[in-house]
Amino acid sequence: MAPKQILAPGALPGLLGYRLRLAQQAVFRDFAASVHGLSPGRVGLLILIDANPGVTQSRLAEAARRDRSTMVGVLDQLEGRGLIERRRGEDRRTNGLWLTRAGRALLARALRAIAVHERRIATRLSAAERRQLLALLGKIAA
Amino acid sequence: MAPKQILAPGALPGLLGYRLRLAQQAVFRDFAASVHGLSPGRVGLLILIDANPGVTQSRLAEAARRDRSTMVGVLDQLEGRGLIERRRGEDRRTNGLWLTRAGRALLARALRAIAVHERRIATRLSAAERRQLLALLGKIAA
DNA sequence: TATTGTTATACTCTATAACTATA
DNA sequence: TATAGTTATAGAGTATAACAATA
Repeated sequence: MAPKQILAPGALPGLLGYRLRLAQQAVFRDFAASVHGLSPGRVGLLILIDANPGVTQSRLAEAARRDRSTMVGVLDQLEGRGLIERRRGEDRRTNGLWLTRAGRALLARALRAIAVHERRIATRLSAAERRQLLALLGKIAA
Repeated sequence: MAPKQILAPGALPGLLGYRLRLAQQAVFRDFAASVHGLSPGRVGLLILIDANPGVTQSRLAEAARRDRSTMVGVLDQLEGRGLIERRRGEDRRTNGLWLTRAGRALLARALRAIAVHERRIATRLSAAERRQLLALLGKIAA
């Protein structure tokens, strides 16, 4: 058997965009497994609903930068798992969204798992470096 | 019409993982439009092939962290656009990959567009901050 | 007329399993 | 037996267009 080729890295490593993607992939690689099958996006929705009880589907979609049609299936899933509840709004075109008791419990567990996860990431950073990184990322993303 | 709800941000903003994703999305938002319909992933492949002429599909897949079956369709597209060429290897199970003349030309244009893009991102960072950010990201991702 | 939630549909990117030809 | 490329298939995650109910 011939030895495996060794690849030259090319022009990628110096690019900010590329390195951001690498870091993001590394961070999220084991995320789902650690929070009971909830993807980062799903947990983000639970956090938003928790912080905004009664939020409508459209407003939630806007906050998460998704089309409102995209939210329908996602919310169907979360509702099917008993994590959220839709209640028809005063404006009867709308559904208000709330976490169920089970949803709040799972979110609490997920947040603890995320905290562990963050600590695992930040193992290679000092507290000062972590703050610095957050500040620099804040300058790039709005 | 009732005023739109204002959403509380929830627990997300302090999380490294979340901020990485935000920054990455911001960086790549207008990427595709700026490089003639090539996604970041596609350009990455062209860069790797350019730096490793004759690389096999499986080795490329490994370098890009994709399954080799995933590469087939992607390479079909790039070949269909006349950007790359497959040549049967000495080991006749393998295909070696090369950029075509058109592929090299498009890559050159893409790299110029990316440079502009990087400068646009880095507008809000000093040169020192950019170096710092790359260094910090390097500590997170392998 | 405009908005909300919904459906039908489609596209991108990804993976797994099984096939073939070669080694 | 093992590997490289391929195919069939499926699953996330996303979007656009059109529809009914409601404002």
